[in-house]
Amino acid sequence: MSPARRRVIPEATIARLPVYHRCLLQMQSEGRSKTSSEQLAEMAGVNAAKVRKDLSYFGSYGTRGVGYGVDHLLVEIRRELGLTHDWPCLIVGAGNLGSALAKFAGFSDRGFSVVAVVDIDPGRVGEQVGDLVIEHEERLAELVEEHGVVIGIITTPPAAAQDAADTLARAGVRSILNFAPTVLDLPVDVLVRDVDVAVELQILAFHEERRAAAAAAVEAAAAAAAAEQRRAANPATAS
Amino acid sequence: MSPARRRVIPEATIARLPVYHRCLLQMQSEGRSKTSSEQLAEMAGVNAAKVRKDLSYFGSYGTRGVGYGVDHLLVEIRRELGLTHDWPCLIVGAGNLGSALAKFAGFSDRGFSVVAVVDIDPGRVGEQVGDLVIEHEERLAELVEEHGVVIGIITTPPAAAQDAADTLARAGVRSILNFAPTVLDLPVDVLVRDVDVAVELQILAFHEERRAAAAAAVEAAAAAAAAEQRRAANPATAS
DNA sequence: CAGCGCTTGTTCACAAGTTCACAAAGTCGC
DNA sequence: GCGACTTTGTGAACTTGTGAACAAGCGCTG
Ligand SMILES: NC(=O)c1ccc[n+]([C@@H]2O[C@H](COP(=O)([O-])OP(=O)(O)OC[C@H]3O[C@@H](n4cnc5c(N)ncnc54)[C@H](O)[C@@H]3O)[C@@H](O)[C@H]2O)c1
Ligand SMILES: NC(=O)c1ccc[n+]([C@@H]2O[C@H](COP(=O)([O-])OP(=O)(O)OC[C@H]3O[C@@H](n4cnc5c(N)ncnc54)[C@H](O)[C@@H]3O)[C@@H](O)[C@H]2O)c1
Repeated sequence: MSPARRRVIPEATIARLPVYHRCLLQMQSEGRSKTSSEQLAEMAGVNAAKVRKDLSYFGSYGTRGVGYGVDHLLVEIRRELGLTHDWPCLIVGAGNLGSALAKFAGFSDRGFSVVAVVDIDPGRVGEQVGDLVIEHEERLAELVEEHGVVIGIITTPPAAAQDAADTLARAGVRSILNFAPTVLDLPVDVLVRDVDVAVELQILAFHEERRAAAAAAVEAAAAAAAAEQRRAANPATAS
Repeated sequence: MSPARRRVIPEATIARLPVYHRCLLQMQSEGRSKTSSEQLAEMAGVNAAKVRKDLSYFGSYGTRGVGYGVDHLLVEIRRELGLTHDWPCLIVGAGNLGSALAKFAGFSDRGFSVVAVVDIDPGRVGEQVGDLVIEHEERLAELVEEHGVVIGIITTPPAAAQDAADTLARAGVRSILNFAPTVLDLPVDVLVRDVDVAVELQILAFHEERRAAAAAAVEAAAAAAAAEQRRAANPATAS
C-alpha cells in the first residue's frame, strides 16, 4: 500500500531519541558538522550499534564511510519527535513542584510551552507564577480548548490525581505526565507517563542495600574462612 | 555456602517493588489485612502473574489458596528495599527544583530525608529552605561525612552537573539521582539514575505526532478509496 | 479426614531489546 | 579509475522480560 512502509518503532528506541537530540544540539553548538555512530554513542552513554539501529528505524540518514551530518540528523530527529511545532501544556496543581515546572524555562527550547496553570485552592488563584497567572481548576476545560492544550501535567497531591486526570481526559487531553505517586486509571487512548521521584530513590536504596549485604557476605565469608583456618590449625577443637 | 541463596533480581522487578509497596501501604491504611496477586496487580496496574513472579524472587511470602498478608508482605518488601532505616540525601543546586525537593515532605515517610542543600551561589548560601539552611558547595564533602550521606541529588544547570557529580563521587557518594539533562560520566561503582522531564515530554510528543500521522494516513486512505471508487464507477478515465 | 475450590509459585513459550559481526556502500589518496 | 580504508545498515544470535498455563499446597466443609 503506502510506498514508505514505516516499521513499528521500539519503545526503548523512542526513549533514546531525545538523548541523541540533546547530544546533537550540543555538537551543533560546538560547531561540529559531522559525527559518527561511535561519537554519538560515547556522548549518549550507549552502544554504537544501538545508535545505528535506532537511527535506521527512521531511514538511512548517514553516509557509509563518512558518518552522519549533524544538522541533517537533527532535522530528522526533530521531525520524528514532533519538535517542529509547539506543544501547549497545562499544569494541574500549582504547589511546590507545579510552580517550579511552570517557572522553568528549559522546556521552551524543545517546543514545550506551559500555557496555563490551574489549582483548586481559591487562595492561590490569581497568584503570579512565572509569566502566568494561576487559574481556577474549574476553568480547565475552557483553557484546554482555548489554548489547544495537548499535554496535561499533574502535580496535585496523590489523592487528587485521579480527579485531575479524569478532568483532563474529559477535556480532550490524551497525553498526561503524572508526578503524583498514584496509578491512574484512564481510557486506553490516553497515554500516561509517570515520573515518581520516590520510586527512583527507592531503586537507588535497593542497590545500596544489596551492596551493603554483599559487603557483609564477603566479610562473613572471610570470617568463616579465618575460622576454618583456625580449626585446621587446631584439630583438637573439631567436633 | 549461604543457606538462602538469593537469585539475581531483574531490574524491571526492582522498579515495580516501590509501586507494590505503595499499594500495600494504601491497603493497610484501608484496614485490609489480606490480599491476592490479582488485587495487587489491579491496583498497581500490572499483570497478576507478574506480581507473583516478582514476589517469588524474594521467597514464598504468600499462602496458597489464601493470598498474601498485607503486613507481612510490607515488612518483606521494606526489608528488600532497605526502607527499614533512614537514607540521608544531599541536594546539590538550590534553584527552583532543588528547593521544591528540599521542601517536599513526602519522602520522609519512605525513609528518605534531605539532610543538606548546597549551592555555589554565595547569594543563596544562608537562605532558609524548608527546615534547612543552604550551605556553600565547598562544604559538600564535609556535609557528606558529617551526615553519612548516601544519596546525592543533582539539581544544578546541566553545565554544572558533571562537576557536581564528580564532587559527590569524590566525597564518597555512590548513588546519584540526576535531574540535569546531561549524561554523567562516573566510575562504574557509582550508580546514577536520571530523571529527565523534557525526555518524558518528548516521548509523549512522539506518540501524539504518530497519532496525528496515523489519522492523516487513515484520511488519505479514505480519500484514495473514494477516488478508487470514482475510478471504478467511471472507467473512461482509467489510463 | 477426604474431597473441593482457591491462590500461589513455577515452568515454558514467546516477545522485546541488545549486541555482534559483516556485507554494502561510500570516500580518499594515488 | 582503482584499491584501501572507513563507517553505515542490518541479519542473526543472544539476553532479558512477559504472559499463559498449570501443578502443588492450603483451608474449608461436610
Ligand atoms: N515537591 C516535590 O519536590 C515533589 C517531588 C516528588 C513528587 N512530588 C509529587 O508531586 C505532587 C505535588 O507536590 P507538591 O510538593 O507540589 O505539593 P503541594 O501540596 O505543594 O501542591 C499541590 C497543589 O495542588 C493543588 N490541588 C489539590 N487538589 C487539586 C485539584 N483537584 N485540582 C487542582 N489542584 C489541586 C493544591 O491546592 C496545591 O496547591 C505530589 O503528588 C507529590 O507527591 C512532589
Ligand atoms: N525547574 C524545573 O522545573 C525543572 C524541570 C526539569 C528539569 N530541571 C533541571 O533541573 C536543573 C535545575 O533546574 P532549576 O530550574 O532548579 O534551575 P535554577 O537555575 O533555578 O537552579 C540551579 C541552581 O544550581 C546552582 N548551581 C549552579 N552551579 C552549581 C554548582 N556547581 N554546585 C552547586 N550549585 C550550583 C545555581 O546557583 C542555582 O541556584 C536543571 O538542570 C534543569 O534542566 C528543572
